[in-house]
Amino acid sequence: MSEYEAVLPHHSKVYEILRQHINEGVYQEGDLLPSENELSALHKVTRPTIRKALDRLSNEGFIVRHQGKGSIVKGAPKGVGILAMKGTTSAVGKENLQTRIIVEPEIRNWSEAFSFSLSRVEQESGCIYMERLRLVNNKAVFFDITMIPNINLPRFIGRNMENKSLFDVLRKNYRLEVKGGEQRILAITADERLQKYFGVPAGHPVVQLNRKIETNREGIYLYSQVFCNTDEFVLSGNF
Amino acid sequence: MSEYEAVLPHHSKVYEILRQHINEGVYQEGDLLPSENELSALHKVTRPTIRKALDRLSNEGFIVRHQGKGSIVKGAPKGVGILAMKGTTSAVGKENLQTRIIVEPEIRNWSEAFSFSLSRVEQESGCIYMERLRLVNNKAVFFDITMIPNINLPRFIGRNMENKSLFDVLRKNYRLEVKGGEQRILAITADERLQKYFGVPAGHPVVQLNRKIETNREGIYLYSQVFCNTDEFVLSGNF
DNA sequence: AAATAATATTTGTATATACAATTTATTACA
DNA sequence: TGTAATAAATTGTATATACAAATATTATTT
Repeated sequence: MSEYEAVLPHHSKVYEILRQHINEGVYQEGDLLPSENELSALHKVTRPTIRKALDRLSNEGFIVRHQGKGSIVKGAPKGVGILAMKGTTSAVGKENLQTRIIVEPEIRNWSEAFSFSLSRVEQESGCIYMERLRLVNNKAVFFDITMIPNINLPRFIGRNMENKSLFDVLRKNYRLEVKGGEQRILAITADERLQKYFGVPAGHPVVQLNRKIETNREGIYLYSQVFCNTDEFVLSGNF
Repeated sequence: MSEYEAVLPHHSKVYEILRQHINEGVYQEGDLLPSENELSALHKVTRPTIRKALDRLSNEGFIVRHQGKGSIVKGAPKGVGILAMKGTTSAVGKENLQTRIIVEPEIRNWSEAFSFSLSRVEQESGCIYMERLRLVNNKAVFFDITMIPNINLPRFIGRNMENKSLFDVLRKNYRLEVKGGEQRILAITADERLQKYFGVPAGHPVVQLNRKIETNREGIYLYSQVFCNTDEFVLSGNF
């Protein structure tokens, strides 16, 4: 276990732990979270620190707080945009989602950033490129191409990304958080590569998403292109 | 001035003041807000209280904070959801958008609400059904089917909807406001009807959106199905 | 004049404390 | 037993304080 771990402030650690516990079902929808005093004893921090973690969970919709009562778990939050804030995971649920790496993270020059324009700094620094195939119930549903500017992400190349959410890795290890972004949606027909991955015939319709994703770091954007076979699984999202 | 004024906590008051000042241009985009210490002196509260107000402004995108530097005003935040809160209009801009009514609003029984399930009340009350074609620069880009539960919308049938936003009509005439909702996206190939409307050959890929839209009235949802020809215009939205 | 170092400013994190407001649980009483 | 009063538990608000981390400013040196 010699992985690079960013030093998170206490309130972020507590947030991550509680968030994970909610996602894993340790606390289920409708459950009461331990009280703030219990949590502060448990994690050995003061109540204001706990409250900061709970504030964030509340803002993001994981919990709802009631004065005099407690914090009630609400399960995974509704996304702000469609299948955006949380990656494609939110669209189908974590259970049966498998990730297969087609192209391991590697450093490339940007050929282009899909339909988005790049800043000079981004172009000069090159990008980390990866391709992933997402399977639901062992059926290929998403094909992702992700491009991240090659700026200050130590040991990212070589990190095992299998079955891990890219956003989770970025948030936990590099404190890089998704803040919002822009996405463009269109319908195309499957090219040869997609026909192979999705096992569909020529002419099969596919949803394509080009996404430029803002982060909490000034000028750092993630770019991703997602192809979706919506035969059996539609893309669903709340707004 | 005999309006009812809720007793707001200090941090909310500060938030409201700063938000209003940003909206009114007292602080303009790019400006530095007064420092937290200055603000606490100004409003006669402590820094944690000021920080709570700034936390919220930051979360909502009004400001961006930089350690050691200050809080920079970012102007009003961006909209929520993709082409959702404001209908399809937001995706292309209002300028060149024309609407052609294919089926005038009429009362029908729900055959189905696309992929969404209906409540008993909704099913029993029937729905107002309409079909519209949206043209951008005289080229058909969207084909909408809209279904609204037939509940308390006097004189809606017969109302001229040409070149009017449905959401605007509902908000202004019936105080029915869109609050959020769910949408499902998939790719299909154009059937004969869409081939005719969009002027595309058989097998042409089309984006389909099924949307269930929440309103400010409990239990009242709008249902819409949108088909998009993304040949020349992609669906774009921020999140 | 330019580069460097030291200082000040500003936001970030964390603790400790106090009391208010709301809900829940307990107790007392009829 | 049922109801009302009381107490306890829990979140909300607010202050005061201290230091860390990042940036900006000023002073010093070369």
